Amino acid sequence: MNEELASTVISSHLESENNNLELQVGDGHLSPHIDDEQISGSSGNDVDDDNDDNNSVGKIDELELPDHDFSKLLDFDTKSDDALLSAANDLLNESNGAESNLDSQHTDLINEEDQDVEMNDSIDAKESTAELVKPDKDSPQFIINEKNNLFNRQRKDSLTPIMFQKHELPPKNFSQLNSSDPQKNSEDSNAIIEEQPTISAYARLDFQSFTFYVQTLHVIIGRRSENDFTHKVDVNLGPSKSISRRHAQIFYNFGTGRFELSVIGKNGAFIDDVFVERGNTVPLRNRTKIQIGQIPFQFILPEQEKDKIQESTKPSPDIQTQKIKKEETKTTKKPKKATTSVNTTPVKKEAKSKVTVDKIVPSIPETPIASQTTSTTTSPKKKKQKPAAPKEKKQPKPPKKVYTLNEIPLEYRTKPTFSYSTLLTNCIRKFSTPKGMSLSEIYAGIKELYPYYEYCPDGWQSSVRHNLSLNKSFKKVSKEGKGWLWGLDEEYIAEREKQKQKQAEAAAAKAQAAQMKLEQQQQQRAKKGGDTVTARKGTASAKTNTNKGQTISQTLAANRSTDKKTKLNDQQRTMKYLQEQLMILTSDRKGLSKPDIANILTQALAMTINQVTQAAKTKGIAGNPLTALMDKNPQHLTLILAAAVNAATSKVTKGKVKQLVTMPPPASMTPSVSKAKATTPASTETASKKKSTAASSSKTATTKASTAKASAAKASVAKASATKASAAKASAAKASAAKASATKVTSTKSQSPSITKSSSTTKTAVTKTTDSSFDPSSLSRFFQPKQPARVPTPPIAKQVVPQKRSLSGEYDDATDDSSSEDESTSSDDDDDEGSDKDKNSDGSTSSDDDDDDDDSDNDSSSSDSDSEEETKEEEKKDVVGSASGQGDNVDSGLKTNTELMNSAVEGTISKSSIDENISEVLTTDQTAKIPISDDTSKPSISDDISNPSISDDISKPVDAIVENSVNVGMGSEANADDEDDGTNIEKWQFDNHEEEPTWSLPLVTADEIDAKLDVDVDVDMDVEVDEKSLSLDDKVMSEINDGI
DNA sequence: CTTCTTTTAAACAAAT
DNA sequence: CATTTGTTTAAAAGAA
Ligand SMILES: [Mg+2]
Repeated sequence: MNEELASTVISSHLESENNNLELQVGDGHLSPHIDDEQISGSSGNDVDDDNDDNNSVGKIDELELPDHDFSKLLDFDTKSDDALLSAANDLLNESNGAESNLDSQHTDLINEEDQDVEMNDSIDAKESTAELVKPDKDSPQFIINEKNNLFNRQRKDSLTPIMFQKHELPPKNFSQLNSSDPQKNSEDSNAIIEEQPTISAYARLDFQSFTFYVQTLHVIIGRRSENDFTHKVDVNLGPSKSISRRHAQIFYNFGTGRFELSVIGKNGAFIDDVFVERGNTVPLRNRTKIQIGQIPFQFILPEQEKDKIQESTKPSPDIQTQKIKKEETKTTKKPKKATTSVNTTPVKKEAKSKVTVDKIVPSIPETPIASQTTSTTTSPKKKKQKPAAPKEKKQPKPPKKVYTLNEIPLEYRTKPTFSYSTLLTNCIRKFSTPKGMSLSEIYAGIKELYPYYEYCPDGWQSSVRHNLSLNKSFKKVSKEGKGWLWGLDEEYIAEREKQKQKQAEAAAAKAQAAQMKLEQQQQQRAKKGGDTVTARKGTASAKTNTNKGQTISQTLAANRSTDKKTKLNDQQRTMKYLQEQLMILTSDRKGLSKPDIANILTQALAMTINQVTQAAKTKGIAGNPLTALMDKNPQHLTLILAAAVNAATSKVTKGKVKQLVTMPPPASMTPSVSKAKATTPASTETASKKKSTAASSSKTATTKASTAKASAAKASVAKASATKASAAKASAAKASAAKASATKVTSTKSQSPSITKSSSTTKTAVTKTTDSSFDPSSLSRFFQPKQPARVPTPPIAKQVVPQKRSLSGEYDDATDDSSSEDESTSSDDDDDEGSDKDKNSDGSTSSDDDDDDDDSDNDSSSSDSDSEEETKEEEKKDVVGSASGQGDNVDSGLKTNTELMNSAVEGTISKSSIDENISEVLTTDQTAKIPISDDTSKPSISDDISNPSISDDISKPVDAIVENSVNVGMGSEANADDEDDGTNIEKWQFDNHEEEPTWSLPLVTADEIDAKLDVDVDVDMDVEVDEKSLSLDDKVMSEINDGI
C-alpha cells in the first residue's frame, strides 16, 4: 500500500525536479503572492506545489556544487551513501543512523529518504501548506503551533541529486519501499542525476555525508525511522531518539527577508555553537552552523563563493550569533520593510543589489575572525561557548557537544594506539587508590591521560566497560554506592605476562629453527642448481614467503634480518602514516589546485623527513627517527607535519596562503609527554551523582579520611598536573584545546579522578564548576574511534591508522568463558557476605575494609547456576597457546606514556645503525612524492605490496621503491569514479576511510625533491621549523635520549 | 583462508 | 522514570 503511494510520489517528485531544473531561471524576488499560491495551492501533489512555489519565487540560484569549497562538509566517498541508504531504509541497526551518516561522506541519499517520507505524507500535505507560508507568522510560536498539526505539511524539497556518481540507486531502498516498480524509480533518479548539472535552490544544508537542497520555503527537520509512517520530514536525521520527530524547521520569513530556523525539538539545538532552546527562532546566515542531536550541518546560501573561500576557510563566523540568542529570535517579528525582503536569498543579481542587510540584526560586524583563522591559531576563541547557553537550569538534558575538527587541538585528533586494556591499566595505575576507581573516575582518568577521548563521541566508554568486565586483569575491589571500584589484578597480569613471554620465546626459537632448516634446504638446492627462480607467490606473511622459496640472496637477507624486515615494514608503515596524516591535515584545501597541493604535500613530506632526520642526527640518535617519533609520539609528528605543510604552502603559493593547516599554539603542544596533561575534563556526570545524601556523603568523607593516604597520593598527582596545566595556560594564552577548563581543571584536580563521591561539600562546589566549564558533548562526530558504521559495505575498507596496534595483547585470556572456573580456582577468597556487605558497605566501607576483600564478584551478578553446567572445558588457560607473537615485551606493564615511548624508542634504535637509518630515510625521501589526482592510476594491491623484496631493493631503482611506498599509502580502487575533483581527498581516520581516492602520481621526482630541499625548502624549513618543529624535535629528542 | 585478538554495539539486568 | 553501571553476545576489523 504505502509502497505504491510511495512509488507514485517519488516519480512525481522526480518529474517535478526535472521541472525545477528546467526552470532555473529564477525570477528573483519573492513575491508575496507566492503565499497565496502556497496556501491555496497544493491540491493534489504537493510536489507540484512546491515546484510552483519555487518557480514563482524564483529560485535564486543555481548552485553548482563547488565541492572543494566546502570540502570539509562534502567530500568523500561513496560508502557513506550506502550507509545513508541503509539507514534511511531501515537498518535500525545502524543505529544512530545519524552517526553513520555523518561519518560517511558524500552525496546524499537523503533525498530518497525524503521521498519516502513524503510519500507517506503526501496525503496530508495540503492543509499544512497553507499555514506554512503565511508570512505574517514569523513568530516562532506560530510555527510551533503548526507543528502540532504535524502531518500536514508537505512541502518538500527537492532532492537533489547531487552528484552522484557511483552509487547507483540503492536497490535496497527502492526495492523495499517500492516493491512495485523499482526500475522506474531508479531510472528516473538516474536520469535526473545525470541531467542536472546545476541545481536550483534557495539554499542548501551541508551535512557531512550529504547535501540537502532547500528548494521550498519551508523545511522540516526531524527524526523518522523507517517504519514510522506517522509523519514526514523533509530532512530525516535518522532514528536517534534525542532528535524529535519535528525538531526544527527552516522557513523563509518574508518579514525579515531571510531564512530562519525555529527549534521545536525538546532537546534544542546548537546554532553556531550556541545552544538554542526549544521554542526559539534564529535567523540563518550563510554558513550558519547547526547541530541537532549529534548531527552537525551548515546552512549555505547561494552566492558566489569562490572568492570567499580562500579567505575564509572557516565556516563559522559565529560569535555574533551567540549574542543573538533569544532576543534575536524576537527580531524576527520585527516589522521590517519589504525592501530588504530579498536579501536573504541572494539571487545572484538581485540579491546583491538589494541586500541591505538589516540593521535589525545587530550581529553583522563581526570581526573578521574568519580571515585570521589560520594565522592565529584559531582555536582559542572557539572553545565552545556552549557552556553558557546550554546550561539551562531546567531539566533539559544537556546535550552533548560534538566537536568540529577545528575545535579539536591537533594533538588530540588522533586516537591513541593503546588498546583499551592498556588504557585501563595505565589509568588505574596512575590514579587508583587502593580501594579502586569507580567507573566514572576511570572515564575521567582516561580523558585526562588521553585527551583524545575528551573530544570524541562516547562510544569508547562502552568499550571500557566491556573490558573491565571481560578482562580478568581488572577486578572489582570494593563497592561504592552504585557500582564497584575497580582495580588491577596484578597477579593475573603477571602470570599472563609470563606466559606470553614464554610463548614468545618459544615462537622465536621455533622460528629460528625453521629458518635454519630452510636455509639448509635452500643451500642444498642451490648446490644442485635447482634454484631457478620460483617466483614468489605472494603469500602475504612476510616471514613465510621470505623463507619459502626464494633466491639465495633473499634467503640470506631474510636470515640476517629479522631486523631488516621490520625496518622495512616500519618504513612503509611510517610513510603510510605520514601520507595519511598529511591528507588529514590538508583536508581543507582552501581552494588550492591539485598541482599546488601535490607540490605542497611533497615538499612538506620532504621537509618533515629532513627535519626529523637532521634533528636525530644532531642528537646522535640512531634508528629511523620518523618511525620512532610516530610510534612514540604521534602528536609531535603531527605538529611537525602541520608546520611543514604550512611552510610548504606559503612557499608554493608564494605567500598567498600562509596556513593550510591550523596550528595549535606552540606552547600548548609542548606538554611533556610524561606528565599528565593539563586538560581535565572529567567528571561531568558527577553532578548527577552528587545527589548523594548528606549522610552518605558524610560517610564517604570519613572514608576518605581513613583512606587519606591513597587519596593524598592521588591528589598530589592530580594537582601537579593541574598546576602545570594552569601554568601552561597562563603562559600561553593558547586557549586552544584547554579552553575553559582552567577553572575546571583546578577543580577537577582537587577532585582528581577518584574522588567523585567523597568530599561532600567540596564536591558540590567543585562539581558545579566542572559543569560550567566543560561540556563534553557536541559536534564531534567527525572523528571517532569507532569502526566504520556497520553498514554492509562490501569490500573496500582501508585501514586508517598505520600504526600497529600493540599486538602483544594484553587483554586477558579473554574469552575464557569458564569464568566460573577461574574464580573457583583462583579462589581468592571470596566473600560472600555480599548482600550484607553491600548494605553495610556504604557505612562499613567507609570505615575500614582495608584489605578485606578481594573478592571476586560472587554475590552480585554471579550466576553460579550457570557455572555448573559448563565444566571447565578446556582449561588450559594457563597454557594458552596462542603462539606467534613474538612480541617482545608487551607494554602492558608499562605505566606511563613516557615509559612506553622510551621503551619503544629503545627497541627501535638498538636495532639499526645510524648509517642505515639515514640511508633509509633518504630512500624514503625519494618516495616522498604524494600523488594527487583523482584518477586511478592504477590499483596497487596491498598484497603485492606487502612483501616487496626487501633485500634486493637496495639495488633496485628508485622507482620501484616509490611505487611500493605509494601503494602502501593510498588505497586504490579499480573503478574510480572520478567526478569530483576536489571533493574527495581525505577523510578523517575516524571515518575509516574505506576507499581512498586513488592518487596518481604526478609528482616530483626524487631529484626534484632533493633540489627543492637543497635550495628553497631548506631555508624555509629553517625559518618555520625552527620555532615549531625544531623545538618539538628537541623535546622529542631529549626524551629519546632519556630513554636511551 | 582460518584463527585469535580487539574494538564497537546492543540487549539486558540491577542499582540509584 | 531516566541514568549508570555491569554482563553478555555479536559482529566486524586486524594481525598472524
Ligand atoms: Mg574483569
